[in-house]
Amino acid sequence: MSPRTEKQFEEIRETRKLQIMQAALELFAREGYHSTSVARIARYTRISKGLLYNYFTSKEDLLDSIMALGIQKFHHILEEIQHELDTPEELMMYIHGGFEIIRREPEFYRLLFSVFFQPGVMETSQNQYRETLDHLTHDIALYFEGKGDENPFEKAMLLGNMIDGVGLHYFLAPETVDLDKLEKIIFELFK
Amino acid sequence: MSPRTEKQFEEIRETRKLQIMQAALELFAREGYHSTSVARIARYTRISKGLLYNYFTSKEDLLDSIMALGIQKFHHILEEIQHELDTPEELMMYIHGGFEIIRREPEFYRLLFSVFFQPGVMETSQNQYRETLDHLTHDIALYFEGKGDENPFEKAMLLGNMIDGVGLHYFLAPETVDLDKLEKIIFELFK
Amino acid sequence: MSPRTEKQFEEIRETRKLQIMQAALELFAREGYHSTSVARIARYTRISKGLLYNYFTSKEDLLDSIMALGIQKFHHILEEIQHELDTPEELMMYIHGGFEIIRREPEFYRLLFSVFFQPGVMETSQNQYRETLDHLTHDIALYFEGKGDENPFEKAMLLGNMIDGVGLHYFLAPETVDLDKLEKIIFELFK
Amino acid sequence: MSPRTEKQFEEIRETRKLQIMQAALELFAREGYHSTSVARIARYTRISKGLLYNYFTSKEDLLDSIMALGIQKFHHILEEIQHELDTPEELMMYIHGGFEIIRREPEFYRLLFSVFFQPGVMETSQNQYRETLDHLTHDIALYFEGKGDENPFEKAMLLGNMIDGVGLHYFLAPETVDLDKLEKIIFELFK
DNA sequence: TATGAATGAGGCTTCATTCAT
DNA sequence: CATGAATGAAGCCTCATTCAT
Repeated sequence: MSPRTEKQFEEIRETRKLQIMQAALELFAREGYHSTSVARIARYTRISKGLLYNYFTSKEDLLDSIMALGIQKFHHILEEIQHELDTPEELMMYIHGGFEIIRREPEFYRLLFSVFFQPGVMETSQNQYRETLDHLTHDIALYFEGKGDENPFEKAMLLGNMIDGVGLHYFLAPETVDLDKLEKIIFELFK
Repeated sequence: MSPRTEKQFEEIRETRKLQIMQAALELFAREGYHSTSVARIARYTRISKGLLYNYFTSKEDLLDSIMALGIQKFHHILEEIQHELDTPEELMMYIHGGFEIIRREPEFYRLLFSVFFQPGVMETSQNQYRETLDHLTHDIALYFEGKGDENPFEKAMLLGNMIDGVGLHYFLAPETVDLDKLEKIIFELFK
Repeated sequence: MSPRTEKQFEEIRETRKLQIMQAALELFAREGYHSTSVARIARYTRISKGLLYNYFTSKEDLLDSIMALGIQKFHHILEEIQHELDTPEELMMYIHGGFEIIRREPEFYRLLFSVFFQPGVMETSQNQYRETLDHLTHDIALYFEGKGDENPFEKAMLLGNMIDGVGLHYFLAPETVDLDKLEKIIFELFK
Repeated sequence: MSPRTEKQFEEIRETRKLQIMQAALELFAREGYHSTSVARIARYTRISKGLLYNYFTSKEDLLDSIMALGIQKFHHILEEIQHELDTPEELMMYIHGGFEIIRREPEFYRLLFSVFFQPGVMETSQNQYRETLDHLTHDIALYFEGKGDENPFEKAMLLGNMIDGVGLHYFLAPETVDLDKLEKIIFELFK
């Protein structure tokens, strides 16, 4: 029973933090940010309110942290498929990436939308997200330009918009949306 | 001096009701439903909090009323373009209808999204809206079927999703979105 | 169509006033004083709130008026049976009087109790009622004194208390109380 | 320094809960349920409004808790005198029990009456209390039956009614009521 | 580190009363 | 005489946050 090293403590902290964020994400997505009380999150995580404030300075800080982490994951998914974007096959990978986010992190995605429509909250995260998207749009625009498309930038935007639109409807009524099929059709539409 | 007639009362009520709804729509869209207090709405309308409850039984009733009115307007716009959907030109009219809603009732549209991501609120209006959309999607699917498309229903859904996606980004950053241009490109994509 | 005389107006006013009081008594008794809004009373009487305030200066004034009228009726019933109180038959009349109040004006009686337990309200009426009761008790005490009872005053009080006790339970659960039978038994107990 | 144990928390909770209930009982009895605001209770207990809701889910829950506790005490008093009810001496004990409640828990008793005349409030507690009373009445009826009384049930009811009647007047004007004396006279009347 | 009692500002709602018409 | 729109104070309740232990 040697005393725990600093590093071990740090790890415990990190784990706790993630636990809380995961619980909060679930609740925020399911019940909405404003309708989820800090007490509820603490209870759901089986810790005390006090302890929660040990990890996050405020409810909004908790939200920010969740969003930041979500955007990180978002980046990871994009990086997995990051390489030249010249051939239709590579475009397909991009589209697939977008759908993967919907598939893998539905709660985060839902929260993202919900938060984007609550102005005043979370402007930092919003900007981060938008920046990421802008880069992506730019890359895709280059692809369309290479193909000789007349409006490459608008095409790229529309592709992004469409994926978001699909995500939006997917979260409102998942049972009516066949992601795999839509993914293919979108590719046919834009390739 | 002489007492007000029933009709006068009716007019006062109607005017006030619309005033309140307009103010609330603006605030809800701008700041979010939960972040907008009844006190704020009353102040913004320059009436007392009490009076608001003379017209709406609760804050949620106010939201419902706004949504119901919005959906009505939505119907009106659709009816304006209601006719056979056989030729590409007619499809263009439909797409134009979708964009018109974004253009003419941006606040309502924004509130619609925001409310759709606030679970627990407003399930009635959500269903009303979804029904309207389902009809529309069905009509458009028939068009694609007529054209011999392999996945007419999915195509129709995607068209709807895309317009919503455009709307979504339009409300997040209007200055970066050229609605007219996008409208045309979408038409080219789907015609 | 001669113009109405002052007296006619007075009568109309009086009728209206009684209408309102009757409605309010009913509602107060059924739902409680605090739980009955002025708006409700007005609606129930089919007049406007404004008009109600034309007849009563406040909600409490309305309550006072009701109580005063009730106490008047109370007096009338007592006067009907007012005469010497020497023989058991005459005592029986007194007891009967008490029960008649319960039978004829149940709502008033119920309101009376309810109001007596809301201190701070209606002290005037309370005092009026208590005075009336004191007189009554005194008269009855004389009867018991004449019979040579050792504690005539206490006996008189107890008789009064018992009738109130019966009334109290009668209003809580009328179906379990057989007023006629109890009346007779009480008489046997005290004669 | 060291965190509080579960037991300490439990004690704090229990103490506070009773404090609040005691304060509320006093105020409810003195001023009436509706006329006593939650703010007033909190101020009187020297705690914040918020804390009160840490212990009771609503104002009505607070009332319910008070009534439940009162009825418990009521039971205790009855249990103290619980034994066969055959001889007049034993009847006397019962009557004494009734008076003890008036003497020991005057506020609860007063609140009980006041609440019984506030329709819509507290129907659960009312039923609990009524059940208790019904049992009691039944026991006493058996006594009168044993004595060969013609109307044993009515006699028992009247005895109960009378005690309530005394209680009622006692709370309206305590200084005019000599409980000890009345207790004896009632016994003479019913033995 | 961990607890949950405690606070207080602010939210939604009701309602007696006034007043222009 | 009659109406009901309008007010504003007050009521109940929630909840993010702090703090003693």
